[in-house]
Amino acid sequence: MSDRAPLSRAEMEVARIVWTLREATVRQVLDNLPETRDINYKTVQTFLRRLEAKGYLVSRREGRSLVYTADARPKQVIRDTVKNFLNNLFNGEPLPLVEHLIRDQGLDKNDISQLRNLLNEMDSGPASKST
Amino acid sequence: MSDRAPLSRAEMEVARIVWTLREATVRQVLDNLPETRDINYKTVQTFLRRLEAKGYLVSRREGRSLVYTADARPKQVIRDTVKNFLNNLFNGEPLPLVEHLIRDQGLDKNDISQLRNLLNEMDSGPASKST
DNA sequence: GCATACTACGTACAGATGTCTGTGTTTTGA
DNA sequence: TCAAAACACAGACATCTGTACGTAGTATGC
Repeated sequence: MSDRAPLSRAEMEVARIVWTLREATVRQVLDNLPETRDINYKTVQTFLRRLEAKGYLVSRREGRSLVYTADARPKQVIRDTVKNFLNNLFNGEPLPLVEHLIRDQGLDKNDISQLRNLLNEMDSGPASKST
Repeated sequence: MSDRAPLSRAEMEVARIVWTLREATVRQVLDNLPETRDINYKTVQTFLRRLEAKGYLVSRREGRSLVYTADARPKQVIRDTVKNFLNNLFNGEPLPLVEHLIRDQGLDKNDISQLRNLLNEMDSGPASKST
């Protein structure tokens, strides 16, 4: 569990775009936001700056632009975020959340069969977990 | 999806205690917080007041105390909260979160077999989803 | 060669959040 | 019977968050 300040909702949105693109300028992030997300260039800039300040991204100069890349490992950030959420809402227990997702959150027949496959895979596979 | 202002982390913590106890005074909430949670009576009071203002709880007078009970349906609140989280982190798709939970978030063998049972149950059961 | 566009960087600012203080009233135990 | 304890109710306040503006430098189109 890292000691970085947690990501806010909007910061997470921006960070995820950078992770997906592997690296991105302010403009590239802006261009990769959903159409429906009406947001200013300056605002994105602020989020990227804050993400760097919090230690999630680093920037390098390229020409007159800044290019941002991940500093913290996305996978780990997601894991921490999920764990946090789990603590807040489900006493830290993953199974009840899984149950909730299956019962109440729109998993369809197809998802369920995929899930079953995953479970089988877990049985045969290594199935070790790191922390 | 309700139009109530969303619950903050600390508000959720308090609301969940009220839900669990079915009804609670400020002091009861305080007493039911984890030992490790060092927090002031007045602070809890503030959260309960805000929860009422946001429409999640109602209070009634009982003697000189206020007793808080749920106003919004806890189940629905949880559902909305999870849905929100899903949007932020997993593009709104529940399956990837389930996968993440299974792979990376400490589901053990026992959980997995329980899960398998649940899946079977879903097949035979009604398995419709409401909104 | 200059107006227009794009960028960085610092700053601003309102609303949400976590935390608690202040004041006044009621209850209670010595 | 009177101080201490428990409450309610209102307000305070620093920090975080979402959003953006202003200034100034660099590039580009015509």
